[in-house]
Amino acid sequence: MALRVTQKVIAKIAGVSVNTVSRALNDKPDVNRETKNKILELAKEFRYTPDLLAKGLKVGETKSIGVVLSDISNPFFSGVIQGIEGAAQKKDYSIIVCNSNEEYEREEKSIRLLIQKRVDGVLITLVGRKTLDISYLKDMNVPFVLIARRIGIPEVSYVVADDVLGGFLATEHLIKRGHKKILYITASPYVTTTQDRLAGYRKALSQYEIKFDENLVEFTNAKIEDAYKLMKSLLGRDKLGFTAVATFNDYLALGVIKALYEKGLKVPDDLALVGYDDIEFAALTVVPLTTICMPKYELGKKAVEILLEQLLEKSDVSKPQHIIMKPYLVVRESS
Amino acid sequence: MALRVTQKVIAKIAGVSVNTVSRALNDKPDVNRETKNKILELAKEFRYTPDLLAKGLKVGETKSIGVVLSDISNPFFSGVIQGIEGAAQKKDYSIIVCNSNEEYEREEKSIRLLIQKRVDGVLITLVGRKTLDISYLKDMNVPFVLIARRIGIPEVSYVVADDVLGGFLATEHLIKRGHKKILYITASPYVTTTQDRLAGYRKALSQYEIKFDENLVEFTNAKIEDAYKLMKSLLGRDKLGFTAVATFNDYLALGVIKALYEKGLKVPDDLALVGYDDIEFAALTVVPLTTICMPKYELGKKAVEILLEQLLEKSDVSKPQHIIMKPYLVVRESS
DNA sequence: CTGTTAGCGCATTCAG
DNA sequence: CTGAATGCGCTAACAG
Repeated sequence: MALRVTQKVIAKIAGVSVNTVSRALNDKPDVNRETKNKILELAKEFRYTPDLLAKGLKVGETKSIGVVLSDISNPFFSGVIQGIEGAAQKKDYSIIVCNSNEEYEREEKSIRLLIQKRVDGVLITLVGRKTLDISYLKDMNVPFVLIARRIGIPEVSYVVADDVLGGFLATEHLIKRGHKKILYITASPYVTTTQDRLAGYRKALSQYEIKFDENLVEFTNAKIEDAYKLMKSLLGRDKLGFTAVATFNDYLALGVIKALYEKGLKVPDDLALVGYDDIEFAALTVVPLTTICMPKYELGKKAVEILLEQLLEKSDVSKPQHIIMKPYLVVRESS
Repeated sequence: MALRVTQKVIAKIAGVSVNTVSRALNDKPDVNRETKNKILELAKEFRYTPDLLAKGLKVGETKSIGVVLSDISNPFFSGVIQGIEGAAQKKDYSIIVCNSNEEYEREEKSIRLLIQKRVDGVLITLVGRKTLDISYLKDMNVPFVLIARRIGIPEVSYVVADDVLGGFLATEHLIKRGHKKILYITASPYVTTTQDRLAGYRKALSQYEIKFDENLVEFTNAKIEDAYKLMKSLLGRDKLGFTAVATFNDYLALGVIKALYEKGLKVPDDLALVGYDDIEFAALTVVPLTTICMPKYELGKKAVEILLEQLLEKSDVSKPQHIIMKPYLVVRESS
């Protein structure tokens, strides 16, 4: 057990009541200059530090926000976390981080735990599939905002990027480079990011009057290894005849590169490639990656700001905020 | 405010006292089968969920552990976090993550805040320079364990990797490749990781009877850009004549590569290179990186295990644990 | 200006 | 087997 100095201790030494100590410490009015100074001094001497647990119980706020991320190890989310942590710390909030690992069960469990810990609000990148946990958050009246991935429920705040635009930009770039048969490797179909980026892909095709071919769309997990295996098997039976590849994220693009180089194929000469996210390493891979830059840090930062806004407005009828940030194309050497 | 169902509510409906509810819910003895079932049912129906804040205040434990990391954005620490989160979640602990950003002030502030939030224990990768905050943790009797970086204070538990060995392996590898003039680019001299790796470098030199030349050691920040700039200026005035470079981490190695490629120099032909950490991307850079593999995930996991051990042992005289993990060489193409 | 009282939600004595 | 009383540390309403 920690050795904590409480207000009671200070009160006893100062010969005043606990209440007075509390008031002095919290800079409330109606407390004598001298007694206040005395208390402040004692507090410093004994290194008094408030028990935020007790305070939280009393006041009804913990100054903590819960963060449920779908994949901690992905550098995209590292960027998001960084944005969240920075913005939160600036406002004296701390963050409780949970990793759902793209599993709904863990997401739900995390949310329940966070509510039990009485976080003031929650930030989530949804796994998708089910949204029972979101309803639970609403029922419990815990403010929350979605990050990166939207959802079909009204009155829910979110901070996302325009993924249709991103998918469009990536595809259009390849089209302008002269490609017509473009393989699109995407991930879990349960989240809006994949859906929207795919929609952007189709939009670009249609705008440039290229017929959509569903055989050119491949689903896989969002890990390097998965794209690597997929690409390897695809290269085995290359009757599809694609000349370019667009991927759901940079991870997948890296897997593609790996598979290609093993076969002795070069990017962009043998196959043009564009990734998504613009993680820090995209510029430093075997062949620097052309990709779509996502405002990772800003996404996290903005989400915190909106959440805190909702917390401060006492009005329960705060209308939901929908922030949509713009991604942009970063041309490097892979296409 | 959240709409929470408390024991009081359940008690009223069930027509029993709060106490009985508490006992039933916590599976304590001395409570009638029927009343217990009734209470359990009501709890489920009204989705009762315990208030961990109140419980924590009463019981004296929050089931939360604080984590203070020196650089969230670095993939090395992402790996560590992942290990921490996984191990913690498994034991029903949650983690409050703080980023000190290699600044002592933020580290200290974070620790103070964590103590106020009454975390059960703390995990830290020290920034170095000062250790007042560590003393504070000891004074407050809050269990903690250091990760990755040691410290010169006795009775402190830590989980680190053998950095002398790692530095040695990296250097020896280059020596065996025929290099005698090896540039060593390192980082903040305030932490044991840099000190030890440098010691390993010197140890390898001396073992292979190569004279240590302090002009071949360069200090910089541990970011890609810093190594890039440093290398660029070094290449401008290359009277040092080194034929190989070892770096403090993979980030720095990437910066080196970037500078070299801009000058039209090739790795490993013009300059051999070995990094450190084996971050996920080390295998996928312009030239796949030879590096030292650090057990990132295991470091975090083990640290949690030790911390939890200390928490469970009620004995205040738990002796400090010193875990030293073995890094190993991963040979790829950069040397 | 200050002390008393009360209560946040829970678990733990101690009586009955 | 169960209820009443107590207190974790803190703040807020109300008296004085």
